[in-house]
Amino acid sequence: MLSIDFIRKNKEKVVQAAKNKNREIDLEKIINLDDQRLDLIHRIQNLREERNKLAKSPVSDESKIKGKDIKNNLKNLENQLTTNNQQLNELLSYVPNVPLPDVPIGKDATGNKEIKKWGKIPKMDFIPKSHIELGKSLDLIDLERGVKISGFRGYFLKNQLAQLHFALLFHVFNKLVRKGYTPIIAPAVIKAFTLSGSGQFPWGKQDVYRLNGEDAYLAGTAEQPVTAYFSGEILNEKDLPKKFVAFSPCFRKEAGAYGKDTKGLYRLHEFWKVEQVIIGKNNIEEAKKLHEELQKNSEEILQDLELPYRVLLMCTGDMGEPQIKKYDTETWMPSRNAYGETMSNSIMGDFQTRRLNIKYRKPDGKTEYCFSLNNTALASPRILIAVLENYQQKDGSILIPKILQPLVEFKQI
RNA sequence: GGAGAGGUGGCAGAGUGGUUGAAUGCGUACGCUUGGAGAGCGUAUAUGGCAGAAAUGUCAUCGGGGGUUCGAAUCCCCCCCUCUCCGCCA
Repeated sequence: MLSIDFIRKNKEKVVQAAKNKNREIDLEKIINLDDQRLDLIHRIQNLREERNKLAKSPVSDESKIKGKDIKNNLKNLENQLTTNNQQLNELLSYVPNVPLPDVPIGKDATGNKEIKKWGKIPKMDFIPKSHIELGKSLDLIDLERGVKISGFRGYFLKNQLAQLHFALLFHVFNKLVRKGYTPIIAPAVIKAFTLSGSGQFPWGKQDVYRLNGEDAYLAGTAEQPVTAYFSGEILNEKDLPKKFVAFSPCFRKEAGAYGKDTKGLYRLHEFWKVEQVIIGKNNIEEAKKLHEELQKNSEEILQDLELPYRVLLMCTGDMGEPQIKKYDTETWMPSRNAYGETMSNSIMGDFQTRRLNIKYRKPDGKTEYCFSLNNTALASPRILIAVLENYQQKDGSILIPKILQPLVEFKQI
């Protein structure tokens, strides 16, 4: 959410940003509604002032009649204001955040800029198998029974791969704890306000599982519960930034992606993620530094695993509504003969914290909305695609990344 | 799931219709005091909106929503949450 104040002062920027993000907003309607809102507020405030004065003065028949009159007028105006606010907030909730100047403008994924490549793509003197084939031949992945039990995109991880999955998550979780991030296990059953707060709603409603018609939804990422962790609170500046390494299961309907990535472990309804979340000061320079720190952490994780990757600076058309800058990190996946997204690193500015009402107090006593950032540390099973396929050997076996060998207690599958 | 108790400022805790945006205590900040610290004394200390350059003024908020009333933290209705006991249970 952008503040109406910011929108009024930066009309062109806001309109242009929405356009660059392929979104439509009706700015004129928003301004009109806000004008009406201010007018209503003034009239209501004056009436209430009158009422309060009347209530403090001696009671008489005359004052009672006048009081009744004020009450009726107020009720009418207050109803108008409620309606007005609802309409305005609805429209405001659809206004996307404004990207930073260094973000490339582009319509879609083709506008993204590759800014870094790391690692050597393994040369194989045999025809590499996909993780699906490897999973089947080594009895590591059971997609058939997964679908039988869970439905479309269902899966079982088995045997050594199940262990590897845990080892990866554990390694990454501990790595970030060592870097000073606060470890946190987040709830996956969350309320709607956390989803509106993170910016998942109103845009991505179709991608979220709702439980039984209740105010209970399955989180698509720990970003949602963890960013909302401090909602409604005022933090102390000296305690910022708050850095979390969060673990949670993640659930996504993947509606609208029916034809995409239907095979294997790439796009799933249910997976697990270690996520980095930062709540920091309202300062763009500091946020950029933290953004780079998050990026470095994720790259280190891939370097630990010796997996080749590249980093993209996402263009306006391929970034989410709340984001002002985003890097995607893609890991090499031989079966795709391409890099596949494994991490996504974003600055949101105060877009989420305004929706969630997360502030901090500065030394001068004033309060300000925090900034929020997040980046994937590790998402599994997707990362397993890269591990299995890049580490496969001619004889059909799979080596285990050195750093994980002590955890799984074997060196090869 | 059943029964009971309760939700007031950073915390504790008064307050059952108007002088209460809220006593008192603790905490916190600043000042005085001190060789220094503590104690003591004094002052300040919720959030948000609107108007204003500011000082300031004003409005709203005592879990949330609705109602009664000229006037609601206080009365009525609905909802939510917390705690205790019982039941069930990984």
